[in-house]
Amino acid sequence: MKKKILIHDIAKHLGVSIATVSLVLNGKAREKRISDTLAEKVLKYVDEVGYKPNQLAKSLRTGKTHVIGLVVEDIANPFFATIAALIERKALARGYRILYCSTNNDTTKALDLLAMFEEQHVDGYILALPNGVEAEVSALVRRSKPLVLFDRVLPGVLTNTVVVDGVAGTYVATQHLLAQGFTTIALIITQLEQTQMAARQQGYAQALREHNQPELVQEIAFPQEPEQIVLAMQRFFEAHPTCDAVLFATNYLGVSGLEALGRLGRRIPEQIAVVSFDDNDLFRLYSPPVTVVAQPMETLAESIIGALLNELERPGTTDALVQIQLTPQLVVRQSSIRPVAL
Amino acid sequence: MKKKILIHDIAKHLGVSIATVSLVLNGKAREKRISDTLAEKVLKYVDEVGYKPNQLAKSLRTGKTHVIGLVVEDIANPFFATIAALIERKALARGYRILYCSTNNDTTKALDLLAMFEEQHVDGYILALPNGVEAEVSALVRRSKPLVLFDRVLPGVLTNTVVVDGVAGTYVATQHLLAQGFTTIALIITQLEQTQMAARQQGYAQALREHNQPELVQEIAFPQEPEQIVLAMQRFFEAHPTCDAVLFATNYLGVSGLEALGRLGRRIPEQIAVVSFDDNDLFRLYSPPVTVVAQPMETLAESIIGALLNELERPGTTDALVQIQLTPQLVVRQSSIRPVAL
DNA sequence: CTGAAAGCGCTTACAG
DNA sequence: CTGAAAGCGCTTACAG
Repeated sequence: MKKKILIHDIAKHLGVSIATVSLVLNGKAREKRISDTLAEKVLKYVDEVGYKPNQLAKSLRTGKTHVIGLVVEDIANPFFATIAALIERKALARGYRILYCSTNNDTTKALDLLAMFEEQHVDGYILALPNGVEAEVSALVRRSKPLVLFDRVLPGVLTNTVVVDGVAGTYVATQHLLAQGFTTIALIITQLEQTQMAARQQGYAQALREHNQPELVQEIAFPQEPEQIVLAMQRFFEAHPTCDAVLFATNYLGVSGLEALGRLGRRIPEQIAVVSFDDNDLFRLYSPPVTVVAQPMETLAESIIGALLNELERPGTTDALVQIQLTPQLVVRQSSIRPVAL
Repeated sequence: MKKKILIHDIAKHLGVSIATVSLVLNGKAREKRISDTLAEKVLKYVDEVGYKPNQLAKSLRTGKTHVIGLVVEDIANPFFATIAALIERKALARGYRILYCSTNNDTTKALDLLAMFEEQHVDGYILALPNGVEAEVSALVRRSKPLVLFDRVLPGVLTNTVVVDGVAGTYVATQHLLAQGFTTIALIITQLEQTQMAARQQGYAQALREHNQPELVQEIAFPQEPEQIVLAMQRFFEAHPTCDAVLFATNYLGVSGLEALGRLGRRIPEQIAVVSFDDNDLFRLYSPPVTVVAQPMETLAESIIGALLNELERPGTTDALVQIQLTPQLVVRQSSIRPVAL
């Protein structure tokens, strides 16, 4: 068990001062007029003995941890898992680590996580939060903490945001269903109080309004076992036998929806057409393949990390907010194509 | 913007010493014979002003960060995403945060991550690693770092492990296929050098050997685009038209396999029976539903975090290693049932 | 219980 | 460039 080597040991061995070693390691050799020869000697020896500065001490002194706090709704949700994987890779490439947590849409848990991240002195925040935490996030903004909200924003909180245009997404999807000739189009949605869901409802409502068609919206309460969600949907479809198309507002509703329709023995798209927000393996490989409103995952992740790094590495200036809205893409598959033979 | 409050401010305001405040906050009031009245006064005021000790300073002093480093193969893989979600929840409940990273099965990246975690002074490690990092992990073990390997272990590294019995998993699955009367059973697998994959191959080989059936194993190189994997499988199935059953050794191989069989127009299970390791929504809802070897996710997560906390909170004693092997469960669905009418 | 102090391992302004 | 020192914000042994 080798003893932990300290900056002091480096300095002593090389016969230079601690300050010299520290300055060289922090790239301030030139600035502080340390000769290149000496700087190289230091770097060479540091590399040789594998000296790594104690990050805790460094962080305590500088106030920087190079850790980013990532809050998602649920890391087991494919949308968030994919985004997390992409963000992690991009952050790591820029020298930042990710401390992550899931809120499971619980406001209390979200507040705890924000407090915890603060205690850990994360350098920046990437957040997909439930409502009810506006005051705390505003406080972070006020204190100029680097921060990006994604997926959904918070009413009244003015900060950096990266979202996907939910209105356009469901508008286009609903138009598509109408164009196919479906007449009774249901929207199954959850957490309407969240901005991304409100947007998805709006796009749906707008398209129907333009065609003078009535809305048929079923909201499903969120924190529930999948089985409960499936049962709720079974009840809904049984109560609405004339419904000939359905739009699921998010991936896990789509999955539960397919399960519910399967149990009821409804044939897709002959008896009911299906479209879901978010793409994944299941929708692509299902029989029939499911039409989806796909979010641009790569661009989303790139925009999020870009916006945050912009804040993290700004030279302390007052810069404009970054507010990005990306456009989702309708991927038409068989589940929403009206059969030719009626 | 409120000024950060320090332990010194608390002490001054209450007219007590810093030591008193610190001892009370660390639950050493009784031990240090501080009166309950005073202790309560301190706690009350601390709560009132919302004082939170600076964790960096605390960590620098105590050497404890209450952060656990979690290394997975890929957080976007449903198996790892699910495990991560469960571990995170259980760790948080015990006061630990999770710093996570994906290796994508890249040995160099894995080494970087281990170094990074060490720099961050994580208290403990939960690791699913690629091969080639045995020396570094052994070094951690030698230095008594709390550590648990899961999913796969490392040859020659003696430490805490939590794995699922891969031999039993594929043995039972293969037996099932044989019992159904399938004769040419292929195994599609990857990374045979990893212990969990080697075990899965073993179980398959053993079952076939007992029935004097030949093996038909196709290994797929891992770090590949999904599309490349699908194409490789298409080639395999075309090259082996007599193959009437296939066992996929892990979830993403199963997903790609369904895609490949779909493109080739092979009917399941009429033309080919399918079983995959790992369960997920896709396998459950696919037409036909796919038979799987399901890992006990909850128990797995519970065992992992339990083993680690056991190390983290032991009173510095020499305790026995924890080596847990859980049994997977064969969930028989339609994809592997031989059609009655031939 | 208090008070003063050392120490965790760094960074950095300062005088020379 | 060096050397001595302060300071980041804690914890804890020590003398009283």
